[in-house]
Amino acid sequence: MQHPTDRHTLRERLLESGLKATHQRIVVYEALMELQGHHPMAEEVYQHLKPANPSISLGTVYKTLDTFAEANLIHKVFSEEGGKRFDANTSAHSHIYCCNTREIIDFEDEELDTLLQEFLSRRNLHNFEIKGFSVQLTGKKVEPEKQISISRLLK
Amino acid sequence: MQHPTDRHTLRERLLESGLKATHQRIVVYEALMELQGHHPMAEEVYQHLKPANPSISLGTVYKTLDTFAEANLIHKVFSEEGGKRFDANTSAHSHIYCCNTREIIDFEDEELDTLLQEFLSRRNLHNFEIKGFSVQLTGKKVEPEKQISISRLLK
DNA sequence: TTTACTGCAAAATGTTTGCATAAGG
DNA sequence: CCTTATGCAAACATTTTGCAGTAAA
Repeated sequence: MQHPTDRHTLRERLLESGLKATHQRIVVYEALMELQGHHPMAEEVYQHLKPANPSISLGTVYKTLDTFAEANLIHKVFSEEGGKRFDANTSAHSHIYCCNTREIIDFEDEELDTLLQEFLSRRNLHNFEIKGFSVQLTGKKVEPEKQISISRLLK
Repeated sequence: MQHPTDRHTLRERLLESGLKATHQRIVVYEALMELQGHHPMAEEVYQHLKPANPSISLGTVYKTLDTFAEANLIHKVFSEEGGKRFDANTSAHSHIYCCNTREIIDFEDEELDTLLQEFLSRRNLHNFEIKGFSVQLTGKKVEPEKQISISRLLK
């Protein structure tokens, strides 16, 4: 399921989910896409879209992010830090948490996904219906540069 | 590394970590052990130990939990919910998050640990020194009972 | 025209801080 | 004794709530 990249498609996606396609929702979603890989909290989304949309309120951003996560249009991100973070990338992927810089870095690896898929089908849990999984790696960047690409993380 | 279960051993463990073995630290740690599997936040730890220790302040519980996590005596738990949760169980294990009840349930599985260990040694990351890993499963309990044992989760 | 959504401001929740006092090594 | 930790209260940060007004279907 590819996520919408233009307003028309996004409108349709919202309506499919039974949500009204308001201007606020459009720009919150767009901000999330522009912040891909940042796993932002509500405040960061708000700061990002405020210059172009000064009339939108922070409360609406909070509500919109909850609504989107509820509708599975975005995902909540697991965090050690105690804030609510969100991710427009809803495809199966894992995260590396850098305990120095406190960044959450995407870690996309097909082999890992397959490995876990197979493990979960083998070790079938009853009493529990698994909706998704994600591996949380914790560690430290060896070279603490500010910007680091995912591909450079892989050997 | 077995975690301390008596006050004498715990005292030693604290001193080894360069921490003073205060009464407050002892009882915070004991509360965490008694709350094993609950992945409590500071407030829950405080409520648990307050009846027997009415003079301890919530602020001290916050500071103590941070100090313990810093010293690796306990671990921070990854959460979708946005609070800081802690775990006295520092052995490698994973968690299942129930998006109905919002519980975080321990999932201990040697095969899974081995699988991931092997994957991580194979897929050696440069630029990153991995300190630990944990699989976050997300799902729903099929039978939403209040108490559920880990063994009953396994087929 | 009906229902769902927004903005605002207040309240609730969760966490950190600063500093005088107390306790551990 | 000297250092580190505690208790308290205030500040801060984050998130939720209620409701009157607004906009989407």
